[in-house]
Amino acid sequence: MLEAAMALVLERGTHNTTLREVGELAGYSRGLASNRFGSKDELFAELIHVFNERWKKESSALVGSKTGLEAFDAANDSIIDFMNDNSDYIRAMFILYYETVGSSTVMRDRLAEQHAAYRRAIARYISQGIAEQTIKQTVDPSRVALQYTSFFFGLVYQWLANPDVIEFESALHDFRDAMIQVIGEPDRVVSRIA
Amino acid sequence: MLEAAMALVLERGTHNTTLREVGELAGYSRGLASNRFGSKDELFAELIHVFNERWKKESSALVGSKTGLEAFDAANDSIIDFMNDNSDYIRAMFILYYETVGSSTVMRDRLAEQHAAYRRAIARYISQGIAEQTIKQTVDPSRVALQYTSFFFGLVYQWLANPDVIEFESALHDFRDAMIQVIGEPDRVVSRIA
DNA sequence: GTCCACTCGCTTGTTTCGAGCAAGCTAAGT
DNA sequence: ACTTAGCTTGCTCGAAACAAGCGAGTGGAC
Repeated sequence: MLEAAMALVLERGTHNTTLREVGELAGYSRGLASNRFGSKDELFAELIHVFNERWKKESSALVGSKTGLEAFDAANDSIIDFMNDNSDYIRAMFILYYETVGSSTVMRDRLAEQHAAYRRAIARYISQGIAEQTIKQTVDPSRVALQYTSFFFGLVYQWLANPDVIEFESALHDFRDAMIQVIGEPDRVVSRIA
Repeated sequence: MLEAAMALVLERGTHNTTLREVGELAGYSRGLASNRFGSKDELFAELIHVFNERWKKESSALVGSKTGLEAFDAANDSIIDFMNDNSDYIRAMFILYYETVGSSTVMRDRLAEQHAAYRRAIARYISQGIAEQTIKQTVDPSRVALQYTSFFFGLVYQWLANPDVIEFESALHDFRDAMIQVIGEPDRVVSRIA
């Protein structure tokens, strides 16, 4: 059922996907999607939820017990891994993310919370990096987190609009390097990475 | 008419705005919006078009005949100015941008072209900066352009979802400074800016 | 073992509402 | 009087949402 919904979102976006199609593509009747999820919004909310769980799982698997800069790099790599293995998943997930940004307050608040959680995670890694002295003492974790998440969301957005032109992996690596150049503690970073 | 459409998009997003409401809010009949624009998609396309024109005008007014780093900074400032004066305008514009990313190929292609144009403009300023030796010779303009536009789009996206938390202006300045720290020619940049 | 009540997953009938089209109205210009 | 532009109204089609109901399977009472 959710698989069918995902396939249709990928093909036509949320707006042009009907609940009837979702049900019938999944091999059921026209009314099932309505009946199961109550409304179109809730179907998509459920989809987003499933994506988030899977994403979190993937990410924490690679980050493990790492902290600071190592954790940050691992999170970055987990994105790239997830992207290579499940490009469609990510694509659908972010189409949902972006297409709901203008919607009702309920939806927007959920989105805002997702964003905030993402920023918090990054800020935590940065704080740890500062404590571990791989990142400069003067750095403001929440600002860096905002920069990183902004870059990431914007990159995905442009990739959604034009997948052929945007080289996701190298762009992410480029940005990571540029960022570390600014916030990294010159002496320590090298020794950590090496 | 377009004013009414904008107001409704701001309030409910594209998805929950009906052509009937647009017409009636503008003081006309339920059918006028349909009649004028042919379809909902074309109404929004027209809105985006108007926004783009206004944006371009604002931007070129501040950039003027500047080039390189100066032009880049001017473009940056024009965004902030435009933002302060027309926050609603920008908001509606980007809701439209983001909500169409999953739509039909036609719409997506237009979006992709917008993004590409934006990247080209930035890359041009960077190239000029390299020629003027305010920016390091080793910098790849198109990569920097992708980083900048990604950051910008992602920042706007998070701001749309949660306007109270995201401090647009300072975030943009922060990022600008961090970027110049990486790509700027250390000696020249200072003399240029001062 | 049989029967009944209950539940769950699904379908089908129906209402409501929006998009889009077509036909027509009205008023202003010529 | 004729035309045209701008607007309205009537109508059709399709989608969402809801309600009612169907049927297979489960559990309990005797």
